[in-house]
Amino acid sequence: MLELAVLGLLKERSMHGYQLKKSLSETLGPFWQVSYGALYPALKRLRAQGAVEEVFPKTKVGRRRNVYRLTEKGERLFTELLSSAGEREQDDMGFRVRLAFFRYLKPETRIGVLERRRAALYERLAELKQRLTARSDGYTQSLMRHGMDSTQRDISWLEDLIQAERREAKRPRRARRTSPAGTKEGA
Amino acid sequence: MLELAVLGLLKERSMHGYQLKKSLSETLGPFWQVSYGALYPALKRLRAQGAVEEVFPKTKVGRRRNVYRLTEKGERLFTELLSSAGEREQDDMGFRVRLAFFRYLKPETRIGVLERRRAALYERLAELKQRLTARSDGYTQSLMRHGMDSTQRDISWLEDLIQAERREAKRPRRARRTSPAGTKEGA
DNA sequence: AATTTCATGTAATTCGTTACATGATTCC
DNA sequence: GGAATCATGTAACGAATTACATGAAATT
Repeated sequence: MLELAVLGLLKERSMHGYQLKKSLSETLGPFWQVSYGALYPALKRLRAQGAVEEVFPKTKVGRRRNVYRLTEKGERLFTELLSSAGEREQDDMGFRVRLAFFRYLKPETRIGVLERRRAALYERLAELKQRLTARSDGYTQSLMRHGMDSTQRDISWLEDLIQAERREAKRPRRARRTSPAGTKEGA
Repeated sequence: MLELAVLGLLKERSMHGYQLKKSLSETLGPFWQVSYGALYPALKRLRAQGAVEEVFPKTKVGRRRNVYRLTEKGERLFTELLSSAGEREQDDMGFRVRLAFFRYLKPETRIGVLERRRAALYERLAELKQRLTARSDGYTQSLMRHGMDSTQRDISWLEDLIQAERREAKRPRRARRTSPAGTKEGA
């Protein structure tokens, strides 16, 4: 998961660890805060795998920094992680992270991911419905009811995303205008 | 967290590990699935702490089972975990687990827990609002918007719970009728 | 008799956190 | 010159997962 996020950010532009942590919390907001104790070892692992490589600055300037760039291999790993991510579709955080880098996926693949996620949420909904009828106290009941509400809303949201994706897929695809992307703030 | 849940279930009735796992998924539904590799060591730890103790059946019958009962010490530990739980109020799962055992808390304490949770969600909301205005692509924007929606709904739900708690606190408290509790299915 | 379900556990591995350690650079 | 912040890393620890290992009782 962390590796996916790191690769995704590096795809946009090369960065060093400290910067990655900032970008990470900017992109994922309150959903996910990473610590350096997780980040630096992850970078190390990725470098060992050959998914990222160090960039050496021509002019040694300012602070010490280890800037990393995504390699070819890293690109492949990224796409693989992004489209499947181990099929753990019940993982809420995992889905959010993947969505944050969705623009890098092929539209057809996107729809697949969204539909699998939707299926997982339907399962959850059924499970919650069961628990609701089971004997339980008022708090647990409220928990399940609220859980059902939330899940239903998540599903509706997904439906919207899927619909948007389908429209996008059908439309003759000139100049893909999904987002302003990362051209701002040059390294 | 696991320990809290185990203690909470054992408070209702003594059980063995296998049974605990079932009760756990019945109580928390799809929110939390525990594995034996987590459960058995947890029971071991709790026994070592003296929070639970083994119950020896008078008549050795049927399968081999290690049935555990909550001790005095376990009761205290449970209440402590339940009311504070490390003040990690951003932990969604943690809050759900605590709510599942809310009936064991004193009403005044309940309100405190709910209000701290609400405060944490307001923080999250503010954070999400920031991320929304920040430069980001359509998917991330959608993620943040949906996150705000969900968080706002969680807050409303909490408000309801708090209101209900306040009403309950005010009312002259005869025969507390919160739930049918655990008298069913005698061991 | 064979299979399923009940039941308990351990070992290897993964993945993360907190706390610590270190030092350079920039800002005041 | 001193404080803040930038920047990188390691070590100890914690908590969970998966896979493995084992075996008894119940079901078919």
